[in-house]
This record gives sequence, C-alpha cells and structure tokens, in this order.
Amino acid sequence: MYRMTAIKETSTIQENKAYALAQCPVTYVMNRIGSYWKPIILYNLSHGDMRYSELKRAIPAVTEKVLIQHLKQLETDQLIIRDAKPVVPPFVTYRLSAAGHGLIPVIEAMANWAKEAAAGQYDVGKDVTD
Amino acid sequence: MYRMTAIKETSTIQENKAYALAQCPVTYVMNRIGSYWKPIILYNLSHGDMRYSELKRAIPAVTEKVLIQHLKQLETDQLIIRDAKPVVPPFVTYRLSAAGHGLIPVIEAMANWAKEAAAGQYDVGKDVTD
DNA sequence: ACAAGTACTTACCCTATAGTATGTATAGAA
DNA sequence: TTCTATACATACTATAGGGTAAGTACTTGT
Repeated sequence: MYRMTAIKETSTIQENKAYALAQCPVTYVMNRIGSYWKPIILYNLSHGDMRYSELKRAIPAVTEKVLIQHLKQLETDQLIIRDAKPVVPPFVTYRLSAAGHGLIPVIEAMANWAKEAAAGQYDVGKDVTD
Repeated sequence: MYRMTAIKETSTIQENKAYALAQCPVTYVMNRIGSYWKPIILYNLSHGDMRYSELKRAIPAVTEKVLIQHLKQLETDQLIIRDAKPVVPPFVTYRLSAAGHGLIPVIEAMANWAKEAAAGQYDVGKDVTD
C-alpha cells in the first residue's frame, strides 16, 4: 500500500477537519457561514432587521425550505436572533446578534471586492508584482 | 394549483440565481469563493507562494482530488496563477493574482472574527455543538 | 364560504460535490 | 533495480445539500 501521511493513516476525515479547524482560523469561519446562502442572508440582515417574508422577497432565488433551514442554523449558531410576536398572521423578525454584527466587516469586504471587480479593477491579464 | 410568485412561474433556478447575482454583490463573491475549501486555500496563499505539495501539507484535511479541483477552478476564475517549471520532478507554485490579492481583506476579516470568537468576545461556541 | 397572507413543515427526489483508491510520467538516489 | 518524490488524472461510490410540491394553522377581508 502507498505510504501516506500519518494523519491520514490514523484519523477519520472528521478528525482531520477538527485538526484543520484548530490550525486555520478561516476554517472556523467556514464552518459557521460556509454555505452558499448564509453570507447572502447575513448581507441582507446587515442593513437592518427583516421579516421572514421580506427576506424571501429580497432573495427570490432561494427556496423557502432552504431559507428557513439556514435561518434556523444561523440562530442555533448564535449569529442571528429570531423575534416572534404572538399575533396572527405571524410576525417574525430576524436580526444580527453580537457575533453576527462582528461578521459585517467580512460581508462588507466581500461587497467591496464585488464592486471593484464589477468596475473592472481586476481585469484579465493583470498580475501582481510584490 | 397553488399560486406562486411571478418569478417562480416563469423562470428557472439558474435564471433566478443570475437575477440574484445582479442584485446582490455578496452573491457574486459566493459564486467565486463559495465552496468550503476555497477561502482556506486563499488564506494559505495570502502568506506567499506555495508549491502544490506545500498546500497539501498545509491543509491535510482536503483530499488531493478536491485540492487540485479547486486550484484549477481558482485558476480559471483568475484568482490564482499557476507557475510550472519544466523540470523533473515537477515544480509547480501557486500564487494570488491581482483579483486574488483583492480578496485578502475578506480573508483577513474572517481570520479576525475567528480570533475574536475564539477569545470569547461573542460568547458563542459554548453551548453550540458542531 | 372562501381566498389570501403569514411563517413555517414535511415527504420525496435529484444532482453536485466530496471521498476512496488507484494509476501515470520522469529522473535521481540507494 | 526498485524506491521515492512530484504533480497530477480518473474511475467509482457515497452523502449532503438543494429543489419540488404540497400541507398546516389561524384570522382578516370580500
């Protein structure tokens, strides 16, 4: 059998992931907001509280199942806070928690990069010399 | 049949995604670095050029197939540059492109948040099981 | 009476991604 | 000669996540 690194011989992938997480701070972040939709949801909430239906309309490409699924996960991960008023029809708002607010610089940096890219700042062929 | 919103009646999901992309800058970013491993790869490259084998050792949790797959994709997306010296054994280095460098603030913001969270600044991770 | 709006839930399916395990070319070292 | 290292490639499988469609509870408006 081919000789591999020690960690692959003795550990499962989950254990490898735990190891990588301790070594790399970005890995830690990806385990929190590493899905496709989560940063998009957080981006929308960064402008202020939103009702469930507002989020739905703001992100029409996401299905209801996936949206609610991610909202639940974000709530469990303490990144957002769900506020449900006991009325009919339901009135539920979502907002960023303290930890969620802490992610705004990440989201802002993403938005900035997208705007720079859209403005053609990173054109094909450009290289970096440092 | 249940009455749905206009966009769902007339558009495919791909079209919905394209629509969301035009509306939301974060969506644009997620289409570039939206996988689990890409930000982790970029984080490693942000400290300097790396050979393929160095990346492999730096991120032991990722399999070779997935690593090379993402490197190819990042290269296609103009975020990294592959440099292969015509020697045996092969000597291939990867480095950030201009656009890749532009993403460093995003990666840095992620790393910062992780460090703050690890320092207990957001009181998360205590009652959350990953 | 019945549709409409709200915030979900659930069952089922399907595909994209990830993981496993192997193979390949080349040349110098042992 | 066989081994090792490099930087991949590839076939095959597994699973997690996402998509579709429909249902639920409750009340106000027509």
